[in-house]
Amino acid sequence: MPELPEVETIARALREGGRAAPENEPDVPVVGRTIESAEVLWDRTVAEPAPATFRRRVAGQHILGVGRRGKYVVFDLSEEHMLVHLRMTGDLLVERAHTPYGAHHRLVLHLDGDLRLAFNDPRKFGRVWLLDDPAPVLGALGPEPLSPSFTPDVLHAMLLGRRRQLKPLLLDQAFVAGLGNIYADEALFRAQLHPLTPSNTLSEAEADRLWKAIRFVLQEGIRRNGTSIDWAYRGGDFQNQLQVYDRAGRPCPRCGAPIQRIVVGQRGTHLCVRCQPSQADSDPRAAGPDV
DNA sequence: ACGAGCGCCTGTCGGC
DNA sequence: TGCCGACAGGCGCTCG
Repeated sequence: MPELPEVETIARALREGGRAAPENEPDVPVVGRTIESAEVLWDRTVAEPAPATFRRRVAGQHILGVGRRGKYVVFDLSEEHMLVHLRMTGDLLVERAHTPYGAHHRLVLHLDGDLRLAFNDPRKFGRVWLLDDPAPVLGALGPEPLSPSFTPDVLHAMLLGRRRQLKPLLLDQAFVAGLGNIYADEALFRAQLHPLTPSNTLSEAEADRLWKAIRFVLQEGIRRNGTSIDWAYRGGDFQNQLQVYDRAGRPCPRCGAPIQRIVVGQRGTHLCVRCQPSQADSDPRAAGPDV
């Protein structure tokens, strides 16, 4: 489910309230509340420490703030930090006490004021850490793409320093933090770059287009509260702005050619082969043996 | 350094 | 209708 815009939307709602939610869910922030106790319903959800230790240590801590780094939700607690990675299907829900648990609740934090913070995750890929120092987990992440220090020149230098296909490189969280399959495809389309283009071949102008495209899709995704597809994530609106993702066979909004679906690095990848020509297409000398 | 393959899980959808 | 495979917003691991 969640990429940077969805995680940002969730973190803001937990911090400030205001996330669109079903009527029976309270629209209140969790910042300022106290964690009275914790229930671990699927042991592997808690990556660190052991579940029993997690329950004991988290109880009694106050929630001082909620932020985001890459695709992690970062809770600043009174004694340490709690990190949540939602992976494919995770979600964080504020609920009233005494309401029934969802079928996929994996971790429930009981808060003061008759509230709960529930981690719901059908596919059980999501993970939660309770750490004194979050650096061992967050330190491996690349730069925040929306930070002022992430400039077109910085991106160009980063691209030239690697020899990787653009799509897998954009999905590599150690390269840049927060892009996932949807926003990577949308960014490459808007930059008119083929997903298999070797990163070290990009011109300054191409890197500049990619930078603008990444910033645009992420900012627009946040502005529209994320992308809601299927049952997983709710309240977002960016799905109506998608140009290529999950649109195989439909006309390219730019040129009308049918959108193609290929597989790159085991991920479904959507592109317009006319608007995003590969090197082989633009340079006949690279098209293979000319027999 | 890079890419491919697989595992982790559950749910949905399309084809037969 | 039921079954079966393909697929899904992510990422860590091993292996060449």
